[in-house]
Amino acid sequence: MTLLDTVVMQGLDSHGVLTADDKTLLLSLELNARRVTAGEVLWQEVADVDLFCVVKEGWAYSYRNLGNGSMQILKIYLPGDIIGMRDFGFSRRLAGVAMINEGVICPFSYQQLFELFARSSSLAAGIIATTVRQQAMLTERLVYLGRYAAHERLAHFLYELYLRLKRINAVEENGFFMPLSQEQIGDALGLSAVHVSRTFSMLRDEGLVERDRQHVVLPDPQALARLVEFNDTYIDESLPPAFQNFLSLNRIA
Amino acid sequence: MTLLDTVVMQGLDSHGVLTADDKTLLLSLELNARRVTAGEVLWQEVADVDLFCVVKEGWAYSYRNLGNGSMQILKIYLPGDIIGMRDFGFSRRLAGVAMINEGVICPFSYQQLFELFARSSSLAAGIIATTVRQQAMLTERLVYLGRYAAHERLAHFLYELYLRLKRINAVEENGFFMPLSQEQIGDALGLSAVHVSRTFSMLRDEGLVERDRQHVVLPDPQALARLVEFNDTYIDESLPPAFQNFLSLNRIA
DNA sequence: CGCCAAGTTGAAACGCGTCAACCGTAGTGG
DNA sequence: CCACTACGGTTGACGCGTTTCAACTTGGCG
Repeated sequence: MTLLDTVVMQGLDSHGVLTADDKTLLLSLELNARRVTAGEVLWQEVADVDLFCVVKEGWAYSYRNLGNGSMQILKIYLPGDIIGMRDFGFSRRLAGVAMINEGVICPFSYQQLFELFARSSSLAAGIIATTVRQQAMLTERLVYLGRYAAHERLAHFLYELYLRLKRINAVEENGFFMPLSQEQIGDALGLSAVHVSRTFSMLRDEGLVERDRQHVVLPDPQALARLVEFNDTYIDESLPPAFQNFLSLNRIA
Repeated sequence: MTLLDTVVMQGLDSHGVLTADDKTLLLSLELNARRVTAGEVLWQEVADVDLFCVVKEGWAYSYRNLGNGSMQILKIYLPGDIIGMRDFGFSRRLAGVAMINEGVICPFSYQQLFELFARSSSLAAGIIATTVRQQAMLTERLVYLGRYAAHERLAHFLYELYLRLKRINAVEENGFFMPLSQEQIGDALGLSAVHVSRTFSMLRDEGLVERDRQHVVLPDPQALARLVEFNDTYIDESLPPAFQNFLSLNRIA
């Protein structure tokens, strides 16, 4: 998975907005590959903001450790995602990031990002739009934490993962690999690990979710989507036409 | 309150990053003032994304209406805030926005924003950083919704408002005007209106919050800050040095 | 004066957290 | 190869925080 494969960038590319130079520039963010182990901490909260990362393989998550001893997981990162843009414009990290399983990441610097912004307004717009989309996912979880019950939160969480994984061809016959422990899922959804277990059983009994260790199957994804009233614009949509027009014009100027 | 008064822009200005042209450009976003009534809906969910707004007077909020009949309030906007950047890069609104009390707003178009981006990378960076800061506040609420009890959520909410209002000189003797109903507060914090009432009583009994109708006093703001372990970097911080350096260099080039 | 929205208070129900015991599986070392 | 251990997951009992429903109060406003 490269950044060129993301919805936004593909959208820009298919409309001829990206030049060959743009593409090399974008790929230059992914030159520095590094293998990382399961559980490895990429950075802690309050660390200096020095770099960002593209995930090539494996899953990661951003988190906050709270004073009351619990943890809130903010976001799950999958291959192709950019990590760290949350901290763009801050001097200190607002959240820690750690790997869930082993994988490969490509770190790049503040400097590199600035250069990219300066050299291609199309890429700048694309990266900003990607960042906004990530935050839209966060907003969606905020809504679920505020106003929905455990089974709806879990169903929504799984369906969102399903959609994101499908986009990167990591779904086979409605099933996918999910390396998260139930404790981690609880930390993401604001639930206890015990209740996550019960909720899984509940969804299984209703025929909505099958699970065997780290393998999850959604026998009827549409039924799940209806249950959680899933609005997939925030996850699947490419840039709007007006946006692309502007970028095309700007490229010529 | 103008955009030039925001923490980020003031930071840029005081470091000499903003030119006179930049300032006129920024102020040009606020030429179109319009008076709006209490409760007026600026736009609905799923409406086309055509414009953004600067709030000059009054409070506004963004919200989602949910299938189960409840509402989740995402963010409270105060004078000087930009509304709508959440939808940047989408063709349809992800959330509705309405006024809480009467006020004045200044709408500006996608087009205007693009022009501003094209003509001043400093302003572009400033607006992006402002947007990222708004998202950081959302993230903070996500954490509170996930892992904290009602009294902590309310305390955090009030203290954040207190800090934001202080920045725009809307706090006198630790007290401020707050036009929100308890139902709206509940919709923001994921609580029922009834429980918000009980929680206010609780905080009052502990001497942390006094309230008379729409006037709130925090007798001991520091005590509140300790209770919620408030981390104010996400709200008060200006752009990091490295960022400003880049902008200064870029301006000359 | 009377109406209506907003806030308060009480009682009961319920969802979820917590604690604890137990189970299955994978990994480890003898 | 097989015990031993550690970890993640499951299940039950119980308590607590929050919701819900309902009755009542208060203040603002036509």
